[in-house]
Amino acid sequence: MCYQSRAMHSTVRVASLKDHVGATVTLRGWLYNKRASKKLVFLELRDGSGIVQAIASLADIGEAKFAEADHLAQETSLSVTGEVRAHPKQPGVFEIAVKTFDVIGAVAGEYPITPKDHGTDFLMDHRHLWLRSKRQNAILKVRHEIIKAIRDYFDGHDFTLVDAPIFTPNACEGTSTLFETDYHGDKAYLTQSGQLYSEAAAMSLGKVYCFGPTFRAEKSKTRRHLAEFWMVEPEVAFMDLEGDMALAEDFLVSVVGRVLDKRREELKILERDTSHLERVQGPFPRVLYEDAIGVLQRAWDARKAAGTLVTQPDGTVERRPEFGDDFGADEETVISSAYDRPVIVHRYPASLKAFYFKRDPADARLALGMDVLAPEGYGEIIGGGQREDDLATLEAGIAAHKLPREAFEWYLDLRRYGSVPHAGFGLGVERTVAWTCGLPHVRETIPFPRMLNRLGP
RNA sequence: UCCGGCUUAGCUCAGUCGGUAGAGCAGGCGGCUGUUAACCGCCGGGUCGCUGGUUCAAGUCCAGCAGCCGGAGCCA
Repeated sequence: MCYQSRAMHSTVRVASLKDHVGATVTLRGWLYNKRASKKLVFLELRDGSGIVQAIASLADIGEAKFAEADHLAQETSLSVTGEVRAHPKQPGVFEIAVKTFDVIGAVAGEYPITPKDHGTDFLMDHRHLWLRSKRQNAILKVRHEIIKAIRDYFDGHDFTLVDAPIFTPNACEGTSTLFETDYHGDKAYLTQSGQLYSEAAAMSLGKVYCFGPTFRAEKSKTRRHLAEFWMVEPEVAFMDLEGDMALAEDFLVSVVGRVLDKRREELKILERDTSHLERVQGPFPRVLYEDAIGVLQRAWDARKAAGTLVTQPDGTVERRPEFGDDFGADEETVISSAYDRPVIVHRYPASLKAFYFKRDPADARLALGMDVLAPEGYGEIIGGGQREDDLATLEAGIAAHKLPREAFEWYLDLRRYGSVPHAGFGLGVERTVAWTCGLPHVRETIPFPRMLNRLGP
């Protein structure tokens, strides 16, 4: 599509320059960087699709235009017209020999973000401008590709998208701290999960997913936490835990494969070692929770023998892991680092899981839950399992968790009227983007992160 | 909430033994036909987070507070 007005030349984007070699074209974008000598100015122009070097020569554009080019400030928006030609030194790279240019929007004062280093807090304060950088541009594109791959996967496997509400009348699982809002005089909470609603929808459509923002008010300050994050939650009627794990595996292989297929260039900008991603192929190892505890116990035993157990400031020594313990970030890393691809841990103690998990018929201590742990220490990116489909057991679970029964009556209706076995999971988009891009922190994976100490910009 | 670290120019940082403030980048001016976070020269730029204390003297030592970062817990 062409948005041009007066120019006689076709207006193109940087990414398509290879199709216009020898032609005179017009590009519109922002000045990313500039290098100048007495008779040449090198203007690096970015337009979202890429960055191109435009060479303004004194001999070609005249003294007045040359002086103007020489004084252009970083991030000035420009329309540049010139001839497309091959870069004399870099094969496969194209540049523009400037014939003329016009300033669209000048820069008032100094642009805060220079080509040199900045600290994270400063950059986050200028997140609205930071998004223009090469690196953030690449992350946004990978995020987009992941979201599109997620939708394409489910849409291509007969799932129906069913949006869950953001305002909820109760704390769904009764575990997390939720954001409370005033809802016309009543208390309402921002959703922490669309799962219960997905279960209702699955009883209508069979295979559904919801995809939207979720909110957690916990005062978590780690590289894996956001107050607002996006989650996709498929839910499938007549599916059991084994089917759930198979779905999660096939789905993850598909999503990672798509990024490798479509976003090589962006992963290269991010300096991601893609060999880690190439190994994301089925089957993923499946590890029983109890066996994972065994692995942690052996690691503890080895550290004890080596005398490297951690002593807390209050004098207590690191305890030997045992059945019933949940996994922290360190434990997840120990388990996942034993494998070169995502690992599925399943059949957790029921005491660690929410009320809606189905008990393992073979072992009443266990819940039919599973987590997918990403490699390289990225931790849990998927959590899910088979849901309790028996009315009486679910009622007992709600009572045992001391949850307000009346708030779940609609949910219990799903078990009263033609209950079926069903299962699903939730995938955290930002953790998946962080892992795929090899980022140290989830804060760069979302355009405008909301964290414990950040609500703006 | 708990533990640890950091806070000096617009930005990123250095600042020794306590002795009165430095560099690079950014900005301005100048130089250079092919530069790649270009380079070279010159110029302007400071409430050393805040409050208090020790001292003849505090960016530097001590205490409290604030902000930020990392981790724990909880989770995706």
